[in-house]
Amino acid sequence: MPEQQTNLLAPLLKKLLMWTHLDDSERSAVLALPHMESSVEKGGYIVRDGEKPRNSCLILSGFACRQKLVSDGEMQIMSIHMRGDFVDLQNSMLGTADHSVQALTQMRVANVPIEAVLQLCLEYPKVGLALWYDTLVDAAIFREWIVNVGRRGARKRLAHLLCEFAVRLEQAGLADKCDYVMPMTQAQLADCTGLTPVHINRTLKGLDEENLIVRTKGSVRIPDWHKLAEVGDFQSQYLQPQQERLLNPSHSWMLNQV
Amino acid sequence: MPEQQTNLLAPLLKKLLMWTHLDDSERSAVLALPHMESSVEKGGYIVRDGEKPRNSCLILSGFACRQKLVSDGEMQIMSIHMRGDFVDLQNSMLGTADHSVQALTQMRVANVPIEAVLQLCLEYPKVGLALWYDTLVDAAIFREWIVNVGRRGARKRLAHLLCEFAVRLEQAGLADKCDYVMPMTQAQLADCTGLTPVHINRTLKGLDEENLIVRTKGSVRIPDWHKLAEVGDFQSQYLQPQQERLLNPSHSWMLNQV
DNA sequence: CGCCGGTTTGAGTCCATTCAAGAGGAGTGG
DNA sequence: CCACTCCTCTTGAATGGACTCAAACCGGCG
Repeated sequence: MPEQQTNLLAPLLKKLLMWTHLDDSERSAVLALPHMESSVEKGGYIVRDGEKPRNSCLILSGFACRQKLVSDGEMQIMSIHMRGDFVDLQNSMLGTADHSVQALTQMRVANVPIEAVLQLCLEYPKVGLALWYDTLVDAAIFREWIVNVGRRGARKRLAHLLCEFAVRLEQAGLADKCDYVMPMTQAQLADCTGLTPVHINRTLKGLDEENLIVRTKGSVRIPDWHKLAEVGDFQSQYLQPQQERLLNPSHSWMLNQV
Repeated sequence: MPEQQTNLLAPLLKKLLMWTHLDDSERSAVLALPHMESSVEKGGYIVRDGEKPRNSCLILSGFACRQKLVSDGEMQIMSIHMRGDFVDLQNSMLGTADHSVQALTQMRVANVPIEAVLQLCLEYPKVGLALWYDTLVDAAIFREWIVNVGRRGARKRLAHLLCEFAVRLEQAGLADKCDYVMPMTQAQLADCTGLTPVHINRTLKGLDEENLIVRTKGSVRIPDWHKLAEVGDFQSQYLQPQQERLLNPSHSWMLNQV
């Protein structure tokens, strides 16, 4: 396999190494996954609700979201994804997609056949644990979003969402936590928060007037992180869990492996 | 290990076998997991937000919920769990709990040390996949709840929730889909749906008056399943995924295992 | 220039909330 | 056995936050 292709999967390995330690053979097994690069235009679908995806898709650049339509045609966005996210592991593992994954911007992605992923997990169980772990972090984000749309008013809801973006963008090495380019329109923010575009607009304006954010041409600046986090009731731990049991290879239960 | 204790984990094995095929050695490895039975009184906590749980907990009887409190003291419930659910695999895998798990009723549970679960996953990767799969189904439910609280009005929201209970209770062999005992108070239903207890009460009354449900002393009867599912925009697939790649051991990629 | 997608603003409406009070049951203690 | 408390459920009236409908604005682009 050409060197160039191997490098494509580097963001995936990097993310897995955030969750656990992997030895050389495990690392190269990850990088050796078969994959095919492709690009998706803005608004295009990576998977559609109801399909049976055969690939899982690593995001190399651009942004995507998980979304679902309800009977009256309204949309709910359930999560946002960016470089390094192995999006759609969820759908492809489950067999039939229960939601769509759509490109918010022009994207480059690497498609990995799901069979190869499963094979990898069987041969290298620790890699399997790391991938599992990755989907558990996704689940933690889902839970946080349930709380957000369920029990916070528009102001807090939006503040929380802006904080989550900030931390995740910084985590992915794509932006400064306190100054980033918003990859979404106000209508899409509305679909994230369960509000209407009009009300997002007014709420955004309110946050701006309070100096909690400064909006300038598609980007958001956060003058006082602590204040916005306070308003949004935002704690970042759920995005950056530290699992010492997985991370630290010196623990006894892990020593008697291999 | 005494025969009686081995049987305690049977509901877990049963659930895993819904997701995938396991051979004899894998099955007995699951049943051989160390565990300790205990009971939790109504309102008691299995894990509290912020703790570092050392066990994962299999529900033997009774009901529990995942919940989180927001800054103003309001609660959001994120999921309901029942017999056979290996609840808190989420929290214990992630190291530090990002939410609480609370007993809705008196419960009997079997506690399994998380280290033993990890060990099992490393020795029997297919069991690891099955457990992973189980948490992915949980994640699918989370996504559905985001849509529910985000984009459906009170009537649809409640109808959807009642449908989900119905299917899951039947799936767990605990009740008839169209006639079951509601394990929650109206205040707790409110915390599931992001509404107020008062409005749950009125909405419930409305569903009753429309003959979509019949309420009788703590239990719910559904005269016309199809109608209620229609109102609640409810599709049950997300609860009963069929993963032929995992289920069917005859597929080529699985044959060259072992 | 004129179109188009996205943003902004206003006015009126409605769904769900808040506040408040009463009714029904289960459990406890005198 | 009744009085008492506690919890849940129920109902009414008033309030309010978010929605709907509608129009205007703005920058980018063919």
